[in-house]
Amino acid sequence: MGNDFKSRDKFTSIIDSALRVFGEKGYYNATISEIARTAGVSEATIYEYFGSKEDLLFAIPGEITSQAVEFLEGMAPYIKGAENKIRAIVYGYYNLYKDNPDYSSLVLLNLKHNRKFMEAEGYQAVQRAAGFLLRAIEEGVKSGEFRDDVDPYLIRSVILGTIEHIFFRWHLKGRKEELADFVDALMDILTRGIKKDGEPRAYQINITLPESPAGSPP
Amino acid sequence: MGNDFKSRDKFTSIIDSALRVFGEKGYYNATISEIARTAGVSEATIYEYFGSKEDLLFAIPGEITSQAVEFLEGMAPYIKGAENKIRAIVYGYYNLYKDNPDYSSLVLLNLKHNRKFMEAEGYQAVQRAAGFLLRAIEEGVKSGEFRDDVDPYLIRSVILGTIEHIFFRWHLKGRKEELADFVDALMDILTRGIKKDGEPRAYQINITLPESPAGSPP
Amino acid sequence: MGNDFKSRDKFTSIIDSALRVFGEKGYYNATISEIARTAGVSEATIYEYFGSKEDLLFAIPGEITSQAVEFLEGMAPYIKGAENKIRAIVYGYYNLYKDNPDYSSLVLLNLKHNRKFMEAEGYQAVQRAAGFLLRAIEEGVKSGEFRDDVDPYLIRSVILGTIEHIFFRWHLKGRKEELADFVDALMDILTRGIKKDGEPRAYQINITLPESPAGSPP
Amino acid sequence: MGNDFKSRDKFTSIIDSALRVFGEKGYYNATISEIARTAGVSEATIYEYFGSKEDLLFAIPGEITSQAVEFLEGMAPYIKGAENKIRAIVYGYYNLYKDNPDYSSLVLLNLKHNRKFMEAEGYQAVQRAAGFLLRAIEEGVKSGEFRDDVDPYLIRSVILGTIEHIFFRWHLKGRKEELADFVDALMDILTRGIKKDGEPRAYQINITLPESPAGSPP
DNA sequence: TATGAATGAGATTTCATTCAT
DNA sequence: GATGAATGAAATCTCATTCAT
Repeated sequence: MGNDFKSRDKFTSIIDSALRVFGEKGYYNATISEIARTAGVSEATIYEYFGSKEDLLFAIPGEITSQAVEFLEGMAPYIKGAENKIRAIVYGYYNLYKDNPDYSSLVLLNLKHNRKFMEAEGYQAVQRAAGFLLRAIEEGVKSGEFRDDVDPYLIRSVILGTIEHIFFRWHLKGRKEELADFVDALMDILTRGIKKDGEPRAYQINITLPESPAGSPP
Repeated sequence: MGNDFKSRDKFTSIIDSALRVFGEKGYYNATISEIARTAGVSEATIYEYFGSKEDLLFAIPGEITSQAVEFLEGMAPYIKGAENKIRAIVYGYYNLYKDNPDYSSLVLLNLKHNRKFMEAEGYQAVQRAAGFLLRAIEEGVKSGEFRDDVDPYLIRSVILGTIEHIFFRWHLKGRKEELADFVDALMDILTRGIKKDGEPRAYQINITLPESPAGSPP
Repeated sequence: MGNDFKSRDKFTSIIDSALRVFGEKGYYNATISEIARTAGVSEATIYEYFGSKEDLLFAIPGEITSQAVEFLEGMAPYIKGAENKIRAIVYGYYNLYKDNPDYSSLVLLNLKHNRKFMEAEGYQAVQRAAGFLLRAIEEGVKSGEFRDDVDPYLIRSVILGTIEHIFFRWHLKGRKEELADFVDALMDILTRGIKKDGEPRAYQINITLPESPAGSPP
Repeated sequence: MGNDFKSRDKFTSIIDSALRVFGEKGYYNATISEIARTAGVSEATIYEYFGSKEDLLFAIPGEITSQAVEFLEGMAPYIKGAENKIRAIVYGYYNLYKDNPDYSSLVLLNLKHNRKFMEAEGYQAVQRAAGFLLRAIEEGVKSGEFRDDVDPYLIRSVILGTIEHIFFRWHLKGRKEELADFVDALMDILTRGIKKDGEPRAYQINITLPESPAGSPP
């Protein structure tokens, strides 16, 4: 059992190091040797835990994304309204990417471009998150919160594309500038863009009526 | 002259082959050997034209993007209104990426993630296109077409992010499905999202007044 | 420990093979591949032990020269007189070069002409030997054993130049002829050339005088 | 004829450039391409004049050394005495090497170590110079100017070795320091070292005679 | 004669991966 | 389970050299 514990330690340590090294140098420029050194184990040990360099890469998101998705899914029932749900999800991505820069670097710069990753296990978690977002949008359309002619897939692309694009540039530019909190601004644009027009928006309309009797329109 | 012609041929042929092979396999999994074979020249010949594998990669976008950007910039003065300009640019990207799938694959899956590319010459063209888009958005804000509180950088991220995300998925999924023309839908959402509310939109407002005398609101 | 032993073995074996192959073919015409074959290891293994082909080259003299220099330096205090010290050093070079023909070939035909070698670690040993010789000469001048107007640097050049020239030709001619022991003859010329003239040179002259009538000369 | 003239020009220009480039970078690190660029001709043209890179290397000394040797040989009959002849030759080397640093760099750092050079034509001139020096020494022995037991080959090695060693170091150290005129000092040492003792030097000879009848040395 | 263009033939070097201990 | 040591398998890149024009 002490062994198990140690093993778990080593497993985690390798994943962590891989995350860091892959995140910094990119998959192809990272070497097993450096990951091993960072993790404080031998190269051979890595192969005890992971079948190949690619396996190691693919094993990373499983852990992290799963947690994030579970959190969101657990919270979902308590959030009312599609807009709020979407906002929560966007914040979920935002925080996940911001708080784990190595992770977002890895996902955005390495994993997403790997066709094989789409067949790997870790991809499931990513998919689940995306599916979750899609359903929230669809719900909004169905409930009448959003316009009927809105294409949920497009909306999802707008959301994910925007998030990824912003983080992407942040990474490419070396994470030097502070990352602005763009979530509310994005949600604002999006909401205006897809919400039903007829909605009881608070338009300020002033009508001045002549003094005579009394008639008050609603 | 015949010679010049041949040289140009070879140059183009190498670029084309590189575009294809890089696009298919990715930069790291592509080999000079395969590019040479595809182009029908020897490996050494490639090094006569390009200093290194990376140089070859970076040389690709210069040609194609430049053309597209020039076209757009030439057309700009004839387009009135920020919205129309943006729409033209988005269509520019859409057509460029759609008509040159190997190119978009290369840019989206390989080049954009390369930090060194940001220092290469070919990056200029990409930058120019992005700058052009940004200015169109800013123009819309200044002219009052868009709301004042709109952040042009965010809008640009929304636009580029969405486009890239959609093409990205298209490539990752093997370009099997026909790519929908999402431009108008995207523009619709975006326009609603950022246009000034006060604009002469045709709101249907019914006001029922009591019959009596005559009252005219100012 | 068994491992250590093996490692040491391999290290030595690579150095030996490199010495032989470099010595025979010269640095540029030697290939890592041949050295690996000679050493009975793979090419990659060589790179486990040495960072580059040049590193391997530079690693060779460190071992051998160091030993020789240490031997000489250890012996120095027991030798009286500058002339004797110099003679010992010359013999040191002579024996080193003669007993390790591959080594002398390497040093004289390859290493000495390499400007980078002057910055490498192995060069220190060579330097130490040369410095040791210089000091012996200077001592001779200071003690009055040699003439005052003698330039120690020139003398050193005469000594090293002569030794190197002779071995040089020996190697270039394919080491076919037996190498004569030129040390005493060289020392003789040199001594006559730089010793103080008035010195009470110890000529051993035996004169046998006939006691009286009949004497038998040898 | 105009053509011949041009050809000669090109030939010379190539040799000159080769001398410079080989001298600076060494044979193996020099490229035909750079020599061609320096000479202002195409690479292919070099192959019109010289069969291979090595041929070009070997063609260089023929020109220069021949001139020097002819000059010396022409002057020889007018110089009286072996010592003076030797001094003239040493000065010949000294000036040749000093005034043509690229040439001496080439000869000392590249050519001398090339076994094949010994079979090339250009080697003849070098040989002739060396033979000339040897004969001068032998003449000194025969004429009684030098001691009988002097080995002319060793003396030649001392002379050439010293000269080469000094120039060698000068080149390796980047020719930064001014090169001292070591010729007279070398000749002084050498002369003292090999001249006949019978000269009016003051030797102190002590002879101890046995006082009594019979003494037998061991 | 002169050369621009092309290439054959390697050489060094890098790593992911394996295996005996 | 852990690892030090070894290597197979390539990949990039370099140049001397050739040849059609």
